[in-house]
Amino acid sequence: MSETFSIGDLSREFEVTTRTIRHYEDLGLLAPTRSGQNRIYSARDRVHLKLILRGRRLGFSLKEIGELLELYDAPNGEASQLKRFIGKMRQRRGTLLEQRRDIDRVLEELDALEKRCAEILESRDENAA
Amino acid sequence: MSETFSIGDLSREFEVTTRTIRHYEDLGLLAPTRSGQNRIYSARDRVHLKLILRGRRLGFSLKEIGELLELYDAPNGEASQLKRFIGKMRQRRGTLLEQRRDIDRVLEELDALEKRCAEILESRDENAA
DNA sequence: AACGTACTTGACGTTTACGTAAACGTCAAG
DNA sequence: CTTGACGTTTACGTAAACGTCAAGTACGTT
Repeated sequence: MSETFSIGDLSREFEVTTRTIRHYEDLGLLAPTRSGQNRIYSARDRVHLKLILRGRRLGFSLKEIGELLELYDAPNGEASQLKRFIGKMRQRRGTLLEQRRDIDRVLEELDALEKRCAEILESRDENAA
Repeated sequence: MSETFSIGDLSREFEVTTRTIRHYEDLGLLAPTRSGQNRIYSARDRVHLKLILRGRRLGFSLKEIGELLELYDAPNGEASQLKRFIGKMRQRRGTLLEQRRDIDRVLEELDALEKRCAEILESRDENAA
């Protein structure tokens, strides 16, 4: 067990530059251990990176992603903190559901557009025939 | 018919600054007519703005949104162009579906996190009782 | 010993997406 | 006739998210 990764490993696996990964560390989103000078990433760090990139694809800012990661690692605090966390998560869920509705709308529009295009192409075929 | 809007109207309706709306015009995403100097937005312009903001919520860059709007307005070009458009739309659909999967994953994780939090709270209640 | 490869830390540059301030035009109400 | 609300252009500022060198370290190989 206890697999570890170099920055180059993660860079290749997730197709991001090492600069990007270090940037995330600068912002406190990653905290690899060190072997001498070199960064050593645990499986947990790797999961964090995966979550960061997923969040990025969803349009979250790195700051927001940081908060999400806090949630992810959190269940340690006091009851009051935990309740606040739960509240935040509910909010997140809300925006995510909105976002999914947005996606569905755009998908519908793309379908409609494609049909319009297809019809135009067909009608031209008729004229050409 | 033929309802029109001022920049302030749209600004209030969609809760963005006028600066933002003008910025979109600078980038060619909106093209209102003028009454003297003043911008006059048609219902179609309003729809465009709505689409722009939706795209933004989904994490698209304004440049990408511009391409999407081209698609939206497009069905005018030649057959070859239309086919290219259809190809682009398929790509879009691909990334959107990916994005939806991302969202579902995050939602699942939020559920799991919330359960973990709830369990912790419960176990503490027991100890407190 | 020299070379290649992977890693390190700065530090300045760039792109995107606006914010913000200045300075001015226009029109209706008081 | 001034005040206020709304609009205009121009232009510099800024935060976020990296890109892009430069210069050095630390290895294993040849």
